[in-house]
Amino acid sequence: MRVIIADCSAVYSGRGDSTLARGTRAILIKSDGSVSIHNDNSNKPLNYMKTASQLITINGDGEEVWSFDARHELLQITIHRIHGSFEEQLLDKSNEPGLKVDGTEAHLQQWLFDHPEALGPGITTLQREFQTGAGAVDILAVGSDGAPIAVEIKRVAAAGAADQVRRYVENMRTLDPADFLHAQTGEIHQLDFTQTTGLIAALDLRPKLLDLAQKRGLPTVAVPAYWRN
Amino acid sequence: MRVIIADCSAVYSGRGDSTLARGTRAILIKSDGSVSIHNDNSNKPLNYMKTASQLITINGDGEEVWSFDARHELLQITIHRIHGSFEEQLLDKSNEPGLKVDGTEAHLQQWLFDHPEALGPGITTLQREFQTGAGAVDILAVGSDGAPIAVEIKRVAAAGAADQVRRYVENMRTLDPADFLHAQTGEIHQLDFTQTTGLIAALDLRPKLLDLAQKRGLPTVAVPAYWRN
DNA sequence: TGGTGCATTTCGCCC
DNA sequence: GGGCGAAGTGCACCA
Repeated sequence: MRVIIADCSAVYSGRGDSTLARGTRAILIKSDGSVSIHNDNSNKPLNYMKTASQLITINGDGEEVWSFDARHELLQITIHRIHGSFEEQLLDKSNEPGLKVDGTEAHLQQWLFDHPEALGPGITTLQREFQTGAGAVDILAVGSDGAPIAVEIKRVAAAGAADQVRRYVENMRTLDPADFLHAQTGEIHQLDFTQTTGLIAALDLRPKLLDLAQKRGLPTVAVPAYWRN
Repeated sequence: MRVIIADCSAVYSGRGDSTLARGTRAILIKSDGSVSIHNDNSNKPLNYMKTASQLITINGDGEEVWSFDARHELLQITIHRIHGSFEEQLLDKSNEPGLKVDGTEAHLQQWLFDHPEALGPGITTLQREFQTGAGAVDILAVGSDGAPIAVEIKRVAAAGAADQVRRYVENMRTLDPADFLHAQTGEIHQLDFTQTTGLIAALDLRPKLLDLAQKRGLPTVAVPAYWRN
């Protein structure tokens, strides 16, 4: 990775357009060809571009212009003055063990699948990522009455989650009845999809979601912060 | 900003949990207290934390442990070996002119408001960010028949956009009739909100959105890439 | 390779 | 300061 501290300005054109006025910043150029311009604030770069080819030219003022070119995108950095520059060998990609993350939605999904009692009394979980024509439902479950439940899981459930589960429920209600073998218990559940209802389980249920859920008669479950035990 | 090239490992605990195995990486510590660990690939850091206080301790192996502590979050970086370190003064926050971005959804919204013909024949735009009880509609318009239209604008319209506009339309249909003064023409539009329909305008209409829109009879408008002229 | 949806999302605007 | 929705979103998974 190369780090250049420079008084620079930048112009980007591609998915959008942006201009960055002159100032001293840190330019990171990684070995995969990605570039980013950082100021001294926050973790997000001001400008950036993924993998790109670099071309250096000289402008009318005798300054270097670094052009990073990728398909349909162009980032041009004008270098007014370089204050410092250094290159260091980092761990190469093939040896990077990567970041292991826990507590994601996928983990929460697995945990709720294994602890159906957390979703409500009498609920049995049948399948994760149940495919409907309108997208995959996080968990397909059945209530004590045997009716299918589309369970939407979120770490943070905003208004859109209520729309999402409604879309799945609407689609599932058009499905033909089906027998469903529960992998663990060996029981066969006869699913009448016309009776499908929805359920939202989340660590954080936002106010607008709760409002919408109430209006639509959509039950919600607040999973406690200490869910993983 | 301080840049440290070090053989390091890291543990994060907070909104989620993560572990980063040992390897040589670049650690960025900015003057606002934000930290990020970069490898030689992509612009996104492996680990990161916003503003935090730093504390240095020594572990059982005699290695430095840098702890970055913020409310409900902790990032601990174990430094196995430092290969390089340097500190450079960057443009301070008060002088940072910031990044000027063009071509955002807000710009597209303004442009469509000013060019209602791009939304369809006979459409008149009345107000931006029209507030409903279910959120703000990007543009309130009326069709040639005088019926209100909730226009949802996206740069990229995915399935959720169809849900969003449906939510707004449902809410608007419960509103009382109202007279609406058009600021430019001075005309008064008598709006019967029970007749509200939806419309999606986007630069990129994703397949699943088009599918949903078709099923729901929701019209879509593909704004050409050269919209700004 | 493109489509879909999550993210330790982050960030900015508005209330 | 919290709520809400966009982002030049990025990214990983899956078809």
